[in-house]
Amino acid sequence: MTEQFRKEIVQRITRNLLDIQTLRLLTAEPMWGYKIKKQIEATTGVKLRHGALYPLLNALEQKGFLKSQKQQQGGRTRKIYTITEKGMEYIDAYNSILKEQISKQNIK
Amino acid sequence: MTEQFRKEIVQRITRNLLDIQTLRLLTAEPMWGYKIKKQIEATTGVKLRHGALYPLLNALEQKGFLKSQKQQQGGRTRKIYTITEKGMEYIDAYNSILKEQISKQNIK
DNA sequence: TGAGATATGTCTAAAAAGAGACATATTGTA
DNA sequence: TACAATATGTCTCTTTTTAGACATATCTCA
Repeated sequence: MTEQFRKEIVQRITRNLLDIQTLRLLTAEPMWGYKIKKQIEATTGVKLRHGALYPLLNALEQKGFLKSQKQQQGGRTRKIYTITEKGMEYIDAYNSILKEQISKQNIK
Repeated sequence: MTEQFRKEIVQRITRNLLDIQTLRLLTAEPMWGYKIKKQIEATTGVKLRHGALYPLLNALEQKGFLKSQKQQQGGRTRKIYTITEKGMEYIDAYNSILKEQISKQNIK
């Protein structure tokens, strides 16, 4: 019965936390959009539209959470994203507030 | 600096998890809409529009996560909501999938 | 050479979510 | 008695999000 909800819930969590997940991934190492997409798809099992991801990356950069630099590899261009100090503060804030909110309710 | 993000993040979490929070509240005891509203506002500190909550309660009932019964108290009518077995399965599924997704990334 | 994967980007139409008003009635308190 | 709080409900306009196409180019492997 729980399995009935599974797909729906995983999709929901992935959507709600896409920016957070992206920032988290980038705390491990700088990465380009396509790799971020593949990584998230691999860990969550949810297909991610690149038409959603690229605009998100732009938005995160505009907010100052990410910075990017273009990398040439032969004729292939990659836009490498690095998380900023502000970006790290955001995920830290998100994590602690989430924990705080959850502990106010009593969840096992 | 973290404080800068606080309001935005709390609001975001409250919105994303409004249905889950509502279901959780109702695992403690049956409750009517207005009380749910006040409880959530008290624990989160975020104002909740009743124009958002009442339609949500209807939707949760239609999905079979809640059932309701009207209670008369003098001239005052309250619609008491009780969580169903299916509703409990949903929050259990949500909780375990969230934990699972979080542990796939490595978060302290 | 052709197909599939890698790589990035935009745009539009449709769907969903949001704010906030309109609407009404009771209860408690100053 | 008047005001604030309790209580429930709908509706519309606006904003945001989403799906999915349009667009282009390279790289790898059969």
